[in-house]
Amino acid sequence: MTVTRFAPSPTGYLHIGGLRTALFSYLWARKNGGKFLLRIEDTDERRNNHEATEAIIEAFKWVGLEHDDEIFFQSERKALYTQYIQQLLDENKAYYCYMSKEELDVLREQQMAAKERTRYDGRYRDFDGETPGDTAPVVRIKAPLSGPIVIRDGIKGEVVFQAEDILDDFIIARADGTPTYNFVVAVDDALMGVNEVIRGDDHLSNAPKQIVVYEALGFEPPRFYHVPMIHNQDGKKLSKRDGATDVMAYKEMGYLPEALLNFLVRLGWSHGDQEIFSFEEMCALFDPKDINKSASVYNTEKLDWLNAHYIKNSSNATLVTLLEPYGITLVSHDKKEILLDALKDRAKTLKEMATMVDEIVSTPKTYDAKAVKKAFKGDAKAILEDFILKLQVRDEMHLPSDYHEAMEELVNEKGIGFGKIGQPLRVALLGKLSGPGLDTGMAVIGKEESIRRISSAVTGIDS
RNA sequence: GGCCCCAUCGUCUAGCGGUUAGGAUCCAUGGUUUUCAUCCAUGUUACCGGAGUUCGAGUCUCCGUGGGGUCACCA
Repeated sequence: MTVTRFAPSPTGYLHIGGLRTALFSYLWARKNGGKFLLRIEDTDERRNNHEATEAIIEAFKWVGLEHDDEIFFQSERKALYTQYIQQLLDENKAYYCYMSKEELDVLREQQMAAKERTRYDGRYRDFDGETPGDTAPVVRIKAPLSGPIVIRDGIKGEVVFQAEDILDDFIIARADGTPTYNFVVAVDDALMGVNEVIRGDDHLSNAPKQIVVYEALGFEPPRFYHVPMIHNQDGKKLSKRDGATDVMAYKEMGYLPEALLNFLVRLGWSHGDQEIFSFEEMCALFDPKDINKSASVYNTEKLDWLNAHYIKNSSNATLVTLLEPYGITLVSHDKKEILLDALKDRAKTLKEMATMVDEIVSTPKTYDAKAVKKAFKGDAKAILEDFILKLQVRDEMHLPSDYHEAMEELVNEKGIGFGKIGQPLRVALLGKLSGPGLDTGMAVIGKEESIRRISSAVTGIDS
C-alpha cells in the first residue's frame, strides 16, 4: 500500500509551497488507494506553536484535503525516539559526545580558517577515556566515513553523494535528550509505514543523513520524490517574505479552493496539454513521474484566469453561499438568478464579485466625475426624463427583456443610438460607465428603484 | 567556497532522435456587445553557449556559462 505524508513544522501558517507538496502527496496516496498522513514536527519545544498547528488544519479543511488516521504529533512520541536512540547506543552504532558548543565553535572556526569543510571530528567516536563530568552529552550516530550514498529519487533519478564530502557523525539527540530532525523523520516514516516521500527539493541534502538512520536501525528507506522549488519573481526560493504565501489569504482574497488547487497542481506537474483539472481528475491522473525537474516561478496570472473559470462554472446557489462572508446576502433576493448569471462571468474573484453585486444593489453614493463628463452632455438629462416616463407607463416589469424593450422603444422613437441613452443611464444607475447590462441591472433593482436613481441623477448631477 | 540539483515563449508547460517546436496565461489586434467584461478569431515571443555521438539533436554524452538548493544541539 502506498503511504505518503505531509510533515510540516508548526512555525506559522500553511505556505503555498507546502500546500503543493501536501497536494501531491495526497493525490498520490488517493490514486493508489493508499493513505495520506499528517504529522506535526514539533520536536523543538521552544519553537512549538499551537496556533500554527491550528492554522495548518484550518487551511487543509478549507481546500478539502483530508488526511487519514489521527494527526501525529512528534512531541507525543518522545518515548519512542528515546527507545531507538538507546538501541543504537546499545548496538554501538551511536555514542555520547561530550564536546561543548563552545568547543565545537572553536573547531569550526579552525576548519574555516584552514578552508576545510566544517565537520565534527569524531573525537568521541570510540572514546574510552575519562568523560568530562560538567557537560551534558549529545548523542551522535556513527555515519559512514567514506563511500557512496545513493538516493533513488523518482524525479531526479539516482543521486549519488560521497560520505566524505557531506557526512559527519551528526547529532541525533540534543544535550537535553530531545531527538533531532533527521533522526525523527526517518524513525517516524519507517514506523508509520511511509514508503513514498514527496517533499521539497530543499530536503534532498537531508536524504543521505536519513538513509544513515534507516540503515542503522535496519529499516528500508522509502522512495523519494524531491519536488523542485517554487521560486519568487527574483528566482529565489519562495518564502514567507514574499507576500501572499499564506494559503488562507487566498480565501480572503476571494479565490475558490478548486482554483487554487488546480493552479498548484499545474505548477511543476502536467498531464499533456490539459489545464483544467477537477479534484476527481487530479486524483485519477496524478503521477509523480510527470513532475518536471526544474523550479517554477510563482506568478498568479494564471490563478486569476482559473478562478474566473471556476466562478463561471459555479451554480448560483453555491455563489450565494460563497458571497456571504463578503457581506452579500442574496438568499431571499427574488432576482438573484438574473443578477448572478450576469455577474459570474465578469468576476475574477469572489471579492470582486461582491463589489459588483453591491454596486448594483446599493444606490450609488457618488458619480464618477469622468463618467459624468463623458455621458452627461447635450440632451442627456432630457432623454433620461423621457425614459422615466417610459418606465412609469409600463406595468409588470420583471425581466431584463422588459427593460430592454422600454429602451428600444425610446431610441426608436427618438431616432438615436443605444449609446445615447445607455451612457447617461449607466451613470445614473451605477455611478460609472462600466458594468453589466443595464436591462439586467434594472430588472434586479426593480422599476421603482430604477426610477428613483434616474431622478436623483437628473436632479443631482451638474452638467 | 564544498556538495547536490536544474536550463524550451515574460510566466506555467508539451516534447521523449526526424514536428512549420504544440497548448495555456499574459500582451496586442479584430469580431460580438448600449459600456465594461465574457466569448470567438488572429498575431508577436522560446530550445543558454560550445564540442562530440548520429544520415539526422530541443531531445543522447562531455565541457563551459547561468540559476537554484544545502551545508545547526532548526525543521
